[in-house]
Amino acid sequence: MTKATDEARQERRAKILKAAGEVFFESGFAGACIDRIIDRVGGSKRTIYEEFGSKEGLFGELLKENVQQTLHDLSPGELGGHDLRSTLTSFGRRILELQMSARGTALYRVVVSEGLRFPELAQVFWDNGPGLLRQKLAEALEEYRRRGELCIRDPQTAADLFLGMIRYNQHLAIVLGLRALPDEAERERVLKQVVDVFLTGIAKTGTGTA
Amino acid sequence: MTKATDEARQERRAKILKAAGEVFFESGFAGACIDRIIDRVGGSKRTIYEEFGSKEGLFGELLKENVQQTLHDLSPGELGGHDLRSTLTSFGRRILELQMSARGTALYRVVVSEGLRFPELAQVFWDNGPGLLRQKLAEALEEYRRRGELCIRDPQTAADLFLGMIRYNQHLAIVLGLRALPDEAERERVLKQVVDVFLTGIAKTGTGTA
DNA sequence: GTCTATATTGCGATAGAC
DNA sequence: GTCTATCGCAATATAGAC
Repeated sequence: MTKATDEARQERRAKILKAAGEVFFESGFAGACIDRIIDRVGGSKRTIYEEFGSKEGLFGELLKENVQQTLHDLSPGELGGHDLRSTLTSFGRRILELQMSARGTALYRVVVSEGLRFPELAQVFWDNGPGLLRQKLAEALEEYRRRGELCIRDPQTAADLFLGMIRYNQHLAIVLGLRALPDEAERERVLKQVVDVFLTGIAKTGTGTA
Repeated sequence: MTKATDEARQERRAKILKAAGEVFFESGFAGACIDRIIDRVGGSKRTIYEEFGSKEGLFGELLKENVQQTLHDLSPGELGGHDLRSTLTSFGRRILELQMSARGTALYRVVVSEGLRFPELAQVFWDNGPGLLRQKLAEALEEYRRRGELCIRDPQTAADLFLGMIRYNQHLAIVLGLRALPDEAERERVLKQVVDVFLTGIAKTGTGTA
């Protein structure tokens, strides 16, 4: 395959995946249909089957790309470079931004919807997303504990509680379409509350806290 | 309509809804099919259309009944009858039990999946479920605050954080089918942690806490 | 039973890269 | 000119609402 044609093919592929994203994320796997994707992107259905093999194949590729792309943004990075408060704050901020974005909520909906039917995708999503964050945060907390900057019993559960608070109860209302996404001011307000509660309730730092 | 026929009709209706629940909860709205419901319950498709009008109608009735029935179990009851710790504990316990049950997670999946397509159902679910709990808990916290047993800034956000921790991060793993439901011991362990964190981190009770 | 929607395939035509 | 990806369109088959 030559360079130019390969480039065109990648472009075509990207366009198809973009349109597929709109349709699948809006209607779910069973509710989506190839024709509606073709309506948006133009061209021939045949191309989709050449490239992706089947509806399932297309859906799978779509989710993999989306998970990787979306979650790349919140790779845990260098957790633990600074003091605990600022680490938790910047970590929590990135999670909130992504989780409370249109893309994040759409991805959440579709993964929850189809997770049981596509177990490998659920696993990929978890391993690169919530599961990874959970693990990295627990490790970071463990590190702070080792350094004596944090008195804590169970870093893993502490991480779970932090992540639970970050998601807080409004996430569901947003996912259900019952309220709008929070603006930056609201996110920052919640973020501060969560960090405060974590620092006074879970962590008992050696220095004066909260 | 005579009493006997009406009774039989209700019975038939209940059987249909039960079978519909199994199919819809397993496959989602678009993925479910009326024939598979008939396979389970027997009889004629005609009956379903007489009683529920359409696939959407059946789905709507199913969700309404399920939400009401499921969430009736965790009506907030008399929040605030006792001291704050025991109130939070029994409240949290009921939420955990339901949320981490097979029925609770199945309902969660399907409501998240179809919430955007059926906004009234999402609203019914929210108003009788998470939204109601959120409101009742906030009111209860406000009451404790008025009585001087609790020093707190914003009861609503405090309630959100409590509910967020209760759901904690493992709820998603369960919903995705990546881990089993927690047994009673694990639920109690998490419950205690959550209440502890809430009491030391959010609430600063007048009496000795935690 | 009827009728529509939809996944999937077949195949000749076309346009552009080499 | 040849090759190849894509296209356009038709055809098949199955499922599923009603």
